[in-house]
Parts: sequence; C-alpha cells; structure tokens
Amino acid sequence: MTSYIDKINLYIKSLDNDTLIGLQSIASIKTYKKGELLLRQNEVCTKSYLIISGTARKYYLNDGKEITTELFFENDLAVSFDSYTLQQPSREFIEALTAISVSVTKYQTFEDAKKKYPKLITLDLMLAEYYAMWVEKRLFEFHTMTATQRYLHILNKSPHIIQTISLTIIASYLGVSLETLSRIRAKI
Amino acid sequence: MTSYIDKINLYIKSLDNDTLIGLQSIASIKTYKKGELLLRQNEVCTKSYLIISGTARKYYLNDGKEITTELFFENDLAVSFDSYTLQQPSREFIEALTAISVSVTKYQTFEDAKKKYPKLITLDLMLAEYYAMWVEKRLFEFHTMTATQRYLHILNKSPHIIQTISLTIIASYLGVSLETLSRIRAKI
DNA sequence: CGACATATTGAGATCCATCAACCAATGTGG
DNA sequence: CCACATTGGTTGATGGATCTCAATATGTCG
Repeated sequence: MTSYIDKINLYIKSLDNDTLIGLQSIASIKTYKKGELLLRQNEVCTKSYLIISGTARKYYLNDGKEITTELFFENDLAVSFDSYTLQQPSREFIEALTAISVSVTKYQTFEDAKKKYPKLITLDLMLAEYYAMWVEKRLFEFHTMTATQRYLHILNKSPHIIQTISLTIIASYLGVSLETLSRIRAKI
Repeated sequence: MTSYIDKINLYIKSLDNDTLIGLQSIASIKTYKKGELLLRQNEVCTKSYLIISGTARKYYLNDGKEITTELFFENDLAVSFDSYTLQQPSREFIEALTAISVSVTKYQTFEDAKKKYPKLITLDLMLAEYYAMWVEKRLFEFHTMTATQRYLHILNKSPHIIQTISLTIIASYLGVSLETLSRIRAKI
C-alpha cells in the first residue's frame, strides 16, 4: 500500500507540463505556528494542506476528550475528508503540532482546475483511493489487535511517530487512555 | 452522507447516452446461490458486483473466526476495496447470504471504459469518496460508542440489517461476541 | 522559581471475551 | 416419519484488558 504513494508520485511526474503548471499555480505556501488551528470544528474544510515541513494532527472532541484520528508529516495531505468532500461542517480540528509550512489549495479552485485539466480528476481519484485504503487498514488494526499490538506495530512501522509526538496524543491515536499506554510501555 | 448516494445517482442520470450505454454494455447479470463465494481470500478481486437482489457480506478470518466487515443490500456495490484497487490478493471473502442476482463488471474492462468515456473517472472518484466516508464513519462509531450503542444505532438507522441477518453475523459486524450481543438484546 | 503540561503508578470498577452447558428449530438419512 | 446431527441463540461463571479516579513525579518554559 505504501507503493501506492509511489504510483501517485509517478502519475504526477508523468503529467504534461500544462497540467503540472496548472496544479502548481493554484497552490500557495503558508506557515503556521505550533498550536495554531488550520481547521476548527463546525467550520467547512475549504482547503487542503500539503505538509512541506513540520507535523500536524486531526482530532475531534468526544466527551470533552481529544481523540486524534490522523497524524501528518512531510508530504502528507491534511484535510478533514468528509468535510472537504461534502463541503459541510467538520467534526474534526486540524492543529499544527510544531511550526509548519504547508502548500494550501482551495477546494473550489481545485474543482475548477479539474475541469480545465481533466488529468487532475484521476489524481483526485488516486488520492481518495489511498485515503480509503488507509482508513480501512486502521479499522482493521483496531479490530484485530490489542492495544499492545497496535503500539508495537507503530513502533516498528512508524518509529518517527513515537519519537516526535507526545504520549498523550499517541494514546488517543491508538484508542487507549494515557495511563494504559504508559503501562504498555513500562512492560516492554 | 446518504445524500451523497443521491448525488452519485444524479450524476449517472446526467451522463450522455454514449457514456451510459458504454457503462451498461460492460456489465453482465449473474446469479449466485445462498452460501456461494463471489471472492475468496488470496484471490484478486477482479470484478465488482452491483447487488440487484438479495444480500451478501464481506468478511475475513481472524484466529479462525469470521469477522464481517460489510453487509450488502440492493444497489450496493460489493468489492474488496484494496484488492480491487491494487489488484492484489484479497484478505477478504465475499459471500452470498441469500440467493442473489448481481450486475458484474470486470476491473480491466471498467479501466478501459474510463479511457473511452472519461466521465466514468468522475463516477469512480465519487464511489471511492463514498466508500472512504463510509469506512471513516464506521471507524468513528467503533471509537466513540460502546457495543450497546452501536447495536441501538443499527437498530435505528438500518433496521433491515437486524431483520434479515443472523445474530452471529451481526455480532461480528458490530465487533462483539455473539454472547455479548445476545445479552445486549436481552437487556432492552 | 512557580505554574502548567506531561508522564507514571496504584486501586477499584466496568466492559466484554471465553468457556461451557443448554435449548429450540431445522434438516437429513435411513 | 423418526432419530439424530447441525445450526443458531441463550444463559451462567470467570478472567482479562482497559478505563477512571487519584496521587505523585518530572519536566519545561516564561
């Protein structure tokens, strides 16, 4: 599935110059400070953010507790998927965890660009497919693994998460309480 | 989000005749008996199945136990998403729960049709988006609800599931043991 | 230094899985 | 058409994983 990212990048490289320039021309660089919110709950996610540097996360509130649903690193595309797709108010927040630099593209501008450069529709399709498979994999992991297994899985596959993100956030990303995560780590 | 299905149907209706006929011409009707497998684990999912009548499910084996991941009713599109998208061996089985009639389209034939009728790419995009949002919603429910809440949620939103599917399958779909589901029902 | 976020540890409660026994309905071979 | 197996569901007892509440470090940053 990681190889699908390669496929997407290959597709981007294979685009004609016209489309490539069109794609670049609709994006603009922006920076956020640590702790700043790129998207608030109940706002419509009208922009997509390609992370150039730094880290960010997506989360929602449940019983006043923050549940992290996705962590964003370099080259990840940060959006609240359903809010972006339906252009409806978002359940989720997007927050800069460090100072970040992002490439911002407006939803409507991208929609217009797809009409002008139809090859971008295929790109959009690939991105949606990738996200669907990513969520499917995450659901699968919640179904089949215990909290300890999920932690070890991240430790193996995504050590950068453990190294850079606070345990409080990792715990909610893993779907366990901070205390449980602490105990899991103590046992290893 | 249900309204997104309406949007997809509207899009299909808005297609020019050429594209519509192209879309229809690549599908063929097939029937399966109750219990038959449309897709087995480790096979590549090379076809999509639009359910015309009857019910089906998608499941995988975990520790020898069947975990149901999706239930298919009339007008649902049954595929193993990652296997279909990547054309790689599937984790999942697809099984007819009743006698079913389906409209079958081959992956490669649809890919070719997208080249010939580019509007089908947008249709494919909408279907992928819909699936991504569906999985996201399911993950969200697993995160925020107890087993009892998930059961009540299905009872409200999808009573046809409770009425037509066996408790054993519903339990695995809800991510609880059959015994727990039985107790949940007894308490209501 | 003080204040506030971050992490660890302990104890009790809760949810749910597992194992096991049992029951009811259905189907099948002789 | 009966005897028995099979499938689907219920119920009880027990244990394990994880949550919650609470107390106690351990930073870390103005």
